[in-house]
Formats: sequence, structure tokens, C-alpha cells
Amino acid sequence: MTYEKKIPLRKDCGLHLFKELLNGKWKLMLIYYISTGLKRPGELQRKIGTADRRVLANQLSELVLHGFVSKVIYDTKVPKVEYELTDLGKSLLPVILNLEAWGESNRDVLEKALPV
Amino acid sequence: MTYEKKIPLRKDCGLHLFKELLNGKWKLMLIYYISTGLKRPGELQRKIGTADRRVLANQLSELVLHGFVSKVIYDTKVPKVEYELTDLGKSLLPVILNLEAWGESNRDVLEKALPV
DNA sequence: GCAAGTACGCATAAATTAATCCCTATAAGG
DNA sequence: CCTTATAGGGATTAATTTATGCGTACTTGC
Repeated sequence: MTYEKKIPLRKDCGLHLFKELLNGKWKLMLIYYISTGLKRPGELQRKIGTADRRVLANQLSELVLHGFVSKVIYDTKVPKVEYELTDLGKSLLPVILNLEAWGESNRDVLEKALPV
Repeated sequence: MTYEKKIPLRKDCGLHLFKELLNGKWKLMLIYYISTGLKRPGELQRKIGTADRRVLANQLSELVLHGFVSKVIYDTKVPKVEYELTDLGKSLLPVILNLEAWGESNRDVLEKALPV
């Protein structure tokens, strides 16, 4: 997580801005699930299932760092944390839905293209 | 390029279908430029500039393999190759434009989020 | 003949991202 | 007391992706 990149970032176009910040394996999915009301780390982890707890935690912390999500830590006896989307995060929802729709409506062809 | 993945692919949702196939650093950009009429490898390479010839060639060959782009090899004395979008490739253009538009319209915020 | 342009490719190194090992701490339920 | 649940973290390894070193072959223009 404290990794300093050696190859300069590409900011030349919107595509690269998107990619530099949202390339993480679960980031878009996390933003989507948070938008549906799953806010707590445990909930998100159970929902995603195949992803390791720490991987999700890393992706979430980057989303916070980059301003897509904010983290609320409650001061309760039993630890409680909730994530919520910032305006920037919300601005991504149409894009995410568009990507998702493209993938689903081409699922047949895409699955054949995937190895094995 | 002949790399066998060890972690099973995720086909569970449209987002992952998209990601598994189009995660490459220059893939979306290549599809976009091809749609604008840049068809030959040399043209594309000069346009992108910062990307190495071989990296672009790899990404293009994957795009061909996965059915987004087709490759036409002309039988001329001086080698000539052209790429063109398949229907599947064309179906991506609205998505690409949407991503690009999101990135550009949030450029100010996004650039501040990027390290250094 | 020689430089520059077309296009391509194998093998390896480097960079980046994701996954895992082995931990802490508190509280509620039984 | 013990199990399960909450949430977390540093250090390391593995997996994946990108970049590079060093070649091929042919043609056109000077």
C-alpha cells in the first residue's frame, strides 16, 4: 500500500485518469455495493466472498484516499465502521452501470472469448 | 503472451467480464484510435508515442484473439497491416466515450487525487 | 551499398498488483 | 472459559502485467 511507482502516471486522457485510480480488482464492485446500502466492511466481505478481507480493506483504503468513499468510524464498544460514497464516488455510478450493462448484454460472446 | 493464469477468472458479473478482457494498459485507447481511422500498427504507435511497439503489438494481438478487432494482412512487397473493429469492438465505443467523458469532466479532482 | 521504413518475435527483467502468513484487541452469548 | 463476532495491520510471497534487449526479413530512396 505504500508503494512508490517508478513509471510516471499517465494523465493525458480521461481513460487513463480512470484507469490510474480505479484499476483495482474490486474497486468498482465495492463502489456499486456501497451504493446499494452495504456499508460495513464485514457485509461487503461476505457479499463478495471470493475476495480476501485484507485485499478488500486495501482497495477500500485507496478509495478513501482518492476521495471516492468516506469512512465513518463509530466510537462504540464493539467496533463499527461504515463507508459511504462521496459526490465523486456517486458520479461513477452511471459509468459503472454502463460497464456492467455492456458486459451482461455481451455475456455470451465474452464468455467464449475467455480462456477455458 | 502465452501465460496461463493460476487464479480462476471471474465471470460473475458484467464488470468482471469487462475487466478480464479489457484490462490492458492501452486496449481501450487502441480501440478508440482504430475507430477514428488509425489502422496501421505504425500509425498507432506514433500516435501513442510513450508506448513501446511490442507492448502495443501484444495488446493488439489479444484484442484480435478476443474478437474486438480483426487484422488484415496485405500481400504487398512492403509489409502492410491494418486493424479494424469487429461488431463487438464497435459495441464498446459508447462505453469508452462514457469513461473518457467521466474522466475529463472530473479531471481537476482526479489529478489532485493522483500521487505527485 | 547503406540508411530508413515496413512489420514481427523470443526470452528475460522489471514493475505492479493481489494474495497470504501470522498477529492484536475488545465484547457478547452461552 | 470458550467461541464467535467486530475491525485491524505489518511483512512477505505469489501472480500478473508491462517493459526491454537483441534479433529477423524485405523494400525503397539516395
